[in-house]
Amino acid sequence: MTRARKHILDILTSSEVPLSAQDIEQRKTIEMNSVTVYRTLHYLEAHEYCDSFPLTCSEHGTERYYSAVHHRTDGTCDHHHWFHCIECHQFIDLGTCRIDELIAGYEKELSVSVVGHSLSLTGVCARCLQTRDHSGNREHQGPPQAEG
Amino acid sequence: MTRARKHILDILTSSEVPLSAQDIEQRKTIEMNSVTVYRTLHYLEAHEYCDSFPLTCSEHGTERYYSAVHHRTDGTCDHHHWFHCIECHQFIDLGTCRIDELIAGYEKELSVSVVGHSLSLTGVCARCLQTRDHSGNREHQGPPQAEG
DNA sequence: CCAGAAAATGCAAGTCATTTGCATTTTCTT
DNA sequence: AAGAAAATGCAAATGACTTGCATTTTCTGG
Ligand SMILES: [Mn+2]
Ligand SMILES: [Mn+2]
Ligand SMILES: [Zn+2]
Ligand SMILES: [Zn+2]
Repeated sequence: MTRARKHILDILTSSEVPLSAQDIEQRKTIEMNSVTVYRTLHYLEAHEYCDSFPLTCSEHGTERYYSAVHHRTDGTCDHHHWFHCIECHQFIDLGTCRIDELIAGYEKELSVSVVGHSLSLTGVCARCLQTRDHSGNREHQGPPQAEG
Repeated sequence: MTRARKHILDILTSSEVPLSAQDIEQRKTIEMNSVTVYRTLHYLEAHEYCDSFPLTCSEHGTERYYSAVHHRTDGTCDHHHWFHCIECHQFIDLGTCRIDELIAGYEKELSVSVVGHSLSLTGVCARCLQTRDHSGNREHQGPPQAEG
């Protein structure tokens, strides 16, 4: 693990939401070429330190988002899926993957071996829904404030 | 519906697998600029004639794939999800979406409104698994032949 | 600690799916 | 058929991501 790799893994680990290569460039606090960011993300993903999924949204286009992976004591990976709000562009954690059984079913039905999967939801978050109800559609909000 | 739009919708409707913009360019039989292909796909998706999802694979990189949507009598859309073989790069139909309930659960739990979702599986198809077993990894195969 | 090998990084340039601006053509409305 | 609106073609741009290659950092064994 080089300095750059440790640093990016730290950023991913301490983030509560998936980050794009660009998000990481903004958050990094050591000098690093953007090419290195991409290469580092490939490295981290290949070595199961993180996983990723592609997401398209109106504001950011199609980008790949990365999040650190938690290894359980039995060695398996605890990967999460995400909801993305199409109004405020925040991610909401959907928790640990709940489609393992569904996938096992497909494997059996179709005699295939599933190696990876990508699932993401898009829609309107609770906060944006509320804003909609109250005052007729305001503009984008800032990030939600942590509760006092 | 213009000629171009009808034509592309025909291509999508008669295809058994999702197609990328490039796939469509290859299959089209009338003159049409590739920009028009993209614009037409946007149109068709916005009007619910088709839906799409982004997929990354080693051979084709990240591309968006489109498939015609089947409208049920009650007006709802019967959308499918897909498995993509990382060896022969074929799609396999996973049938009608089976995660509606899961999504409804998330909506309730998180008080969000889910507007769209993307799910795709990757792995090795039955045919490629078999090829692996028999002879130690052959190279890519052609498309599967229709059974006799 | 040190030399050499291997791996990682920076920089510049390239790739490639997709988008955009604008002039022209086609389609729609009256 | 005339004018307006929408669709299309062409050329150029965009933007995420990749690649080649020279340089620097890290690793490994002595
Ligand atoms: Mn999952
Ligand atoms: Mn679905
Ligand atoms: Zn929101
Ligand atoms: Zn296969």
